[in-house]
Amino acid sequence: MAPGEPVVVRVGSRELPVTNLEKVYWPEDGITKGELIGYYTRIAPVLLPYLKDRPLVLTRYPEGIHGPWFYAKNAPEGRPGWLRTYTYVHPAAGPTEYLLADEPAALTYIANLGAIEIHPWTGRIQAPERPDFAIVDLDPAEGATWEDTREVALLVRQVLDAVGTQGFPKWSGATGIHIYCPCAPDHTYQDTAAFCLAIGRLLARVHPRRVTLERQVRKRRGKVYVDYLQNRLGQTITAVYGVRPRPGAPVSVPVTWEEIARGTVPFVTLRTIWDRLAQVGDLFAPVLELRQDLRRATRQLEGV
DNA sequence: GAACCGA
DNA sequence: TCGGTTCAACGCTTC
DNA sequence: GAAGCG
Ligand SMILES: [Mn+2]
Ligand SMILES: [Mn+2]
Repeated sequence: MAPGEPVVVRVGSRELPVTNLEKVYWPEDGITKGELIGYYTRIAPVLLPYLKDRPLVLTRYPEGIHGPWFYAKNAPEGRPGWLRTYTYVHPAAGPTEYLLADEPAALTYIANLGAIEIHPWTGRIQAPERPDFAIVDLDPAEGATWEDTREVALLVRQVLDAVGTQGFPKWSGATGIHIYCPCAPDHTYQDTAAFCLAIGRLLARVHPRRVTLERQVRKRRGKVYVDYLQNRLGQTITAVYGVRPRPGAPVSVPVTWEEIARGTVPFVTLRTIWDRLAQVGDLFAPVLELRQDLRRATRQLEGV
């Protein structure tokens, strides 16, 4: 194929052009844009349920992981007519027309844009201001290790257990862990943020050397930051089964609490995910089913 | 990566 | 026909 | 009020 020459592919009932399939996006690993497109197209049956009806924010790396990148919120002009979008009017910033993904070809299209990361909203278009889950976002600060992060995740789990709430952890694909706590449909971002803040406050009080809520980066040294502010409209956490623009082409995957406890969280990549899925299946399935009362749990946490 | 705009 | 430009943006916190 | 933060 001549470089830059578009190739028309058929995905399901759609036909769309893809470009620069041989372009190397991960030079350390020899992973090409074509492999990225193949990944997102093939993972669609597993990934799409987690994206359905959720406005998407993309991070695009048209020259690979070491090149310049940018966020993309608005759907590109000139896209295929069958792609669905959703316009949300932000109070301050005005309207944004977001991409939606409801079929495999939509993911093929998105990957062809050079989008490595996909960040879905936690709310759906039917009720954009009602998140379906709280996400406890654990960000290890400089000087904090993976062991520290694991340890704090297990502390979060203890707290969740104490208030009868289930959380489902995933490896971020980089250094952190995201713990998804599904909630009932009447919850607001206020509710989910308050829930994560209550967990963070409790842990920072009991384990001040390990856990911090400090917003200033340089004051977090050696600790794990509980980033409760991710639980707001428009904030972005990389999708489950989404690829990261880092060496190895890691994928953010669900993990078990046991793997976190034993220190056996696997480094899963766009190439190794298929074995992982064959072994453990989709560990995140309950995230879309469970409806928990996080307001009650928050009151319980604040009462401690 | 691709559309848009002005030269 | 080309090259340059654009591609997000908000509420909360601390100073 | 401005800057830092994700
Ligand atoms: Mn994080
Ligand atoms: Mn974060």
